[in-house]
Amino acid sequence: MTKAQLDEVDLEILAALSARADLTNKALAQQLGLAESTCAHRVRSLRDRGIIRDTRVRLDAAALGYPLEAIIKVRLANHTGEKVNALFDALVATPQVLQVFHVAGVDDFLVHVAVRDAVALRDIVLEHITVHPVVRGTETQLVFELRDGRGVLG
Amino acid sequence: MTKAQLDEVDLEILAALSARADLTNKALAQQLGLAESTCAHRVRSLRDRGIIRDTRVRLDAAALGYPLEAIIKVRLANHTGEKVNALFDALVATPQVLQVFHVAGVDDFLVHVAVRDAVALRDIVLEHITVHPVVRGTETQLVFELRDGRGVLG
DNA sequence: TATGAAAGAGTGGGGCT
DNA sequence: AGCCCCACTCTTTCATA
Repeated sequence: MTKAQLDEVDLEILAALSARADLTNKALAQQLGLAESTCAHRVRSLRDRGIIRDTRVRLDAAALGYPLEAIIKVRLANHTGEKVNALFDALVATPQVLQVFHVAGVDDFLVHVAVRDAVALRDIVLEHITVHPVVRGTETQLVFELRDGRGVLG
Repeated sequence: MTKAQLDEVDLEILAALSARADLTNKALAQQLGLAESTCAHRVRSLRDRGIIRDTRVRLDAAALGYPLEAIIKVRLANHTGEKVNALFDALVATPQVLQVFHVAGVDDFLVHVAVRDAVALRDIVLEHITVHPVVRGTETQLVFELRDGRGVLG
């Protein structure tokens, strides 16, 4: 386990970048009252230590023609490790899949998808999920709205 | 509905930035065989049109001291619009909440949280969720692993 | 470790095709 | 639209404390 050694400045950097990932190093340095080089070193260190994992763009799925989002709950018939991992891989590799949660409890996977319409949703369930023999059943919930929370620094 | 008018080049830009959000404009232009200014204009247009919503950093919650993630399913007693929205707002504003799905179906909300330990998880459920009278019940599932899918362009 | 300054790299606007 | 050029800004390295 990475025992993160984070001081106040590191946390401020993380908070600032969480709010605006596209902040320039210069602006970030000014905002925190650091020299630009110092700030750059800090940020690089946070990346190197894996505390900042990566930077991602968020696309508007609806604008791209995939206005329907859903969570598909997947329950398995049995839970041998190998089969579970194989299914996990298959789910992640399925087109239109945004994220896959492998969970403990009533369900085994929660699959978040964005699709063109209800037909495409059905096709994913039938052709990419229930085709696997290890899948006992699925239950689909339409996503009305997805909002981000305050995050881990909140 | 934003009827997005996207040509081949736009899609290539989106694919490239989905893979590496921190690609410089210069590198992106070279990769696609465009002039740098042309490429910059394209990217700006995609942002202005909202197709690229924003850029975000992903933090390692575990490294920050929040190694336990869970999905809390929330079911409501009744569904008057006003109360539902108020609860949505409250959930999003709760510390340690990463995302909140408002869904249609068996559950009403799926709340994705990252916490320090089981005690903190219990505290969220008891102090931030079941305190709301409109909440009939919750069911918590531990997240073993969360993986990204191929996304909307997959 | 943090800093300032200078070299190097990247960005974005104007005029043109 | 797209492209080239150029002035500008930002990043990064390095010597120094």
